[in-house]
Amino acid sequence: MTTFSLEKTPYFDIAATLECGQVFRFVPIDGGYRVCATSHRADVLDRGDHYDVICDDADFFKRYFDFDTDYAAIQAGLEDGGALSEAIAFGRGIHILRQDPIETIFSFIVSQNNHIPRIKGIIERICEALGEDKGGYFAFPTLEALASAGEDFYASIGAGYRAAYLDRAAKAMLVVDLEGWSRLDTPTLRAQLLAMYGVGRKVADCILLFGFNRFDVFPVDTWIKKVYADVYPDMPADKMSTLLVQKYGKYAGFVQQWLFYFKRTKKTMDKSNILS
DNA sequence: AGCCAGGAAGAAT
DNA sequence: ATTCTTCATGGC
Repeated sequence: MTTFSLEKTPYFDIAATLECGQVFRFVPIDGGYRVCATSHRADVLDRGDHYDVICDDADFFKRYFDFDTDYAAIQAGLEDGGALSEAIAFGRGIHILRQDPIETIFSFIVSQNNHIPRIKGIIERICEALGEDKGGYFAFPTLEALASAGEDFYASIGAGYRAAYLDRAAKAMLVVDLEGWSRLDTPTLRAQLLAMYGVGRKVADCILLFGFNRFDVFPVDTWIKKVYADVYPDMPADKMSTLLVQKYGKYAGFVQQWLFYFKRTKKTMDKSNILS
């Protein structure tokens, strides 16, 4: 076990970073959050002026939390004085995590047409059944374990109709050269992802954004459709995505994340905040 | 109780 | 090339 600290500024907030929908293997703990990623685990504790990260691999988590991106500069360049500025202000502390590609592929296949609480449960059960017991938590399973589990296993842990998608994706990824994939340009890499059974445009774009850190993407899901319902009425999701990438270019992925987090979180706040 | 969820595949048009 | 239907499951 080692401990390192993360700077606490308006441009990094652990709650916003974890709760914004990009990642599923985390739980709130007293004074912070417990996060699992691949075979590693970290406790991120709020110390007032900074965060302490207590973990098994400091180098892994220093990279994971992405302190190499200048979020302040990106946000400043995107301010529109309107709805986007409001969403940026709300999610100012979000960092786009540098997640493992395989874990991201599986997580977002699970995510399709599914609620976030249930997505978390399905991923957790996959780790418990197939992942290495690290003593207190389970690692995300190896590709070999995922590929030999079988479709019936994924159905048995409640994946529903996505069971076949997960089984076939695992077997397909066994023969993929991930290093080679990471060197492809975004449209070519998207085409590779779309060739997988169960991966459509939206899931592919989430994998590109969260697993390969490509920001020239704009995943369009049900919440983003609601955001743009009045601006682009009845527009198909794929077309909307392409349009928004053209609009926001290499920062499209950040914009998408701020808008998604704002729209999805504000709704729950409105429901619970009865007094106002 | 029913609606809906970070959609995608396959069929119909 | 576009729209329609179907697909399991459970949180709320």
